[in-house]
Amino acid sequence: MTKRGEQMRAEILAVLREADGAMSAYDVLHRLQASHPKIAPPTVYNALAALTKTGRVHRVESLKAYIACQCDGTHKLAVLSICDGCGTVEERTAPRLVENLSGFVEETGFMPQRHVIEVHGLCSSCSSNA
Amino acid sequence: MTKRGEQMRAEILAVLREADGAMSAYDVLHRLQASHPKIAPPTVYNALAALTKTGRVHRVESLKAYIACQCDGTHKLAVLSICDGCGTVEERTAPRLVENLSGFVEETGFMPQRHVIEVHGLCSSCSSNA
DNA sequence: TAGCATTATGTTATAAAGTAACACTTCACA
DNA sequence: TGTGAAGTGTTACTTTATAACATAATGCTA
Repeated sequence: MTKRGEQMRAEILAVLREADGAMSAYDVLHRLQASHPKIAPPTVYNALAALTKTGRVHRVESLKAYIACQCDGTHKLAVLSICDGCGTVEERTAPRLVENLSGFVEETGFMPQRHVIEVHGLCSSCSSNA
Repeated sequence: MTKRGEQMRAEILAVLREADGAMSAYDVLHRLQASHPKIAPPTVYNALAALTKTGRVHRVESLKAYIACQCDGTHKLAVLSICDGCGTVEERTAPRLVENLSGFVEETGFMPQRHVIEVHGLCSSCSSNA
């Protein structure tokens, strides 16, 4: 956790926050290469891993992409709505839903640790424009 | 939908059914190369895409891997429990849960079309052996 | 505060996952 | 049987991700 590392993480977080939708790790990489020409993939992946671990970034599994956390902290209870029209990703917390899901998988003796809940479809503006 | 194509899909489905856990597309590819030395990635990906479309196979997004459908037909309502210990993936249907999830995202005007619900953790035997 | 162990970070090189673009088959129907 | 639409396979390539090692920062001990 050196200054250098934290700075990189902050920059990546800023890039993700400015983005409209989710960005692939390589989108982030190319964006950063404008200011840091010599940056390499593992630097980005390391930073994304650290940011993900602390909940500041989420990986959108079904898009192989990343977004800045929009809910700040309660990231374990997040539901992602992914618009296949415009690519925006909305994050909302749903404690009750996640509880129900945990209860459901626990019925078979399973011990839940991490939830991936992603819904693909069309956001309100894309579905009304269709 | 020629005989050749259907045969390939059947073979891949059989390979996935024999597997203990999920297999990556390349696991499947290497497995098939034993009997079909000249097979290439797109053949596998094409077949997996067709099998996925008809619900006979699911992609496990958070593992970048594939499993044979264990529930047969009602695949749109599936919840996957993924054991990070032994790698097994259990599929169960949860219509109520998916309904609640749909209702939740619809609150913001979102039109859900595809649900990805994956829970990582430890299966009963791995958590008791821990 | 010098020396060293420990851990985090960065780099090179490469592996794994996925797909575009085009060629080839197959089948339906004239 | 010829023709074209649809599906399938192949070559070549892009995108995504990581192993393995080199380097740098931090903190502990004396």
